[in-house]
Amino acid sequence: MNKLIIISGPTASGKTKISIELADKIMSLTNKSCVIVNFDSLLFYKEISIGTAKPNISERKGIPHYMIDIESIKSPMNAADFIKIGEKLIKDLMEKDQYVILVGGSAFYLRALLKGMYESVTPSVEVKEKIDQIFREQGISAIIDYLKLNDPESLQNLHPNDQYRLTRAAIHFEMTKTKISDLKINHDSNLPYDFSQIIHPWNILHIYLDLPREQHFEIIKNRTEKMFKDGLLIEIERLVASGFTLNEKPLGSIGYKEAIMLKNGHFQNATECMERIAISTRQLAKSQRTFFNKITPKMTFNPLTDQEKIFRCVEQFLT
RNA sequence: GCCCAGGUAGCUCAGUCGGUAGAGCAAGGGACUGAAAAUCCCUGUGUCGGCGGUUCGAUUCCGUCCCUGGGCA
Repeated sequence: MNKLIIISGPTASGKTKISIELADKIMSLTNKSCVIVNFDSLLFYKEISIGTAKPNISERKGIPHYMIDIESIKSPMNAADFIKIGEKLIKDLMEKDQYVILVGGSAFYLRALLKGMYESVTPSVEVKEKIDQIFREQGISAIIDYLKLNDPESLQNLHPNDQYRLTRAAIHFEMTKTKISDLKINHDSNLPYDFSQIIHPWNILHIYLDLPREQHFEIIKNRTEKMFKDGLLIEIERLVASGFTLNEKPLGSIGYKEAIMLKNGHFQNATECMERIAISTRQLAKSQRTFFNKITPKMTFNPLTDQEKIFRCVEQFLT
């Protein structure tokens, strides 16, 4: 078994629903088990559910879901952590002759899993502190000077305001005495957006879900309201009661960030807060589209109207 | 009815001592390897409320009308 089905798409495009229905179909079609592996970067965290639109147990309809609730918001994961766990998991599932549906919207994580990440050591606390200190005391121009000397190619790719990536390039050089730009050039020669060739012996079918903007905006608006009705604010209160500071990185994401601002009096009322969440969600969807647009090959479907087409497409892939 | 304060970009507003205007947000586009629901970049023509007047020239000054707040009767 090396067949892997990917269901991707922007946030609130119906991936969860389609994937669960699809898993069901696949099981009755093939008489083998079928599981779902998540690649949404916020479903990893066990303490946050309502604002991440995580499917609850009854919504999962008995389909096993992996890569959900595997970490605490106290220790955020990154793409490298994700692929380390994900690669092994998928390999094991395939060895057990189970069909895997990879479902999510974090294109960067998906790409990391399928195309690999280049080796850049995790920065040591000392080096990170050293570079951070240079930045704090002398500003970004000192970092730029450092890169001019050591990795001028990185400067060509990066805007002077992109402090995060400039600092990272500097940390990489300080750690390894090699240029991160060399790794990027090398990696780019492997066509990072071309999923017809991946680093694993998997046969993939990439199903991408998207729908017309007006309809999508309506769904986003309704989903945001539902999050409030389902107790987003209560979930946050529970986190406070359990001793979380609300400064945990994953709580800076859409929904939580704004709901915490509402609690702190930054909005007139809940309606204003919900509007802000809906806007941020639409912007997220847009940037997810931008990333997925570059990824090929993929089969694009409208989740509202193409369910039959999706099932037929998968059936063809499996037989 | 009278007196104030306003009417400028989709929204909130700045500004032009008279030479046809600019910020934030929104919107659109893009980038993106250990933060990725994050982070970063690019894109601003709009009868400057309507109509008159003064002026070489008015969104800016004057008159008048309309609209929105607030106050007084």
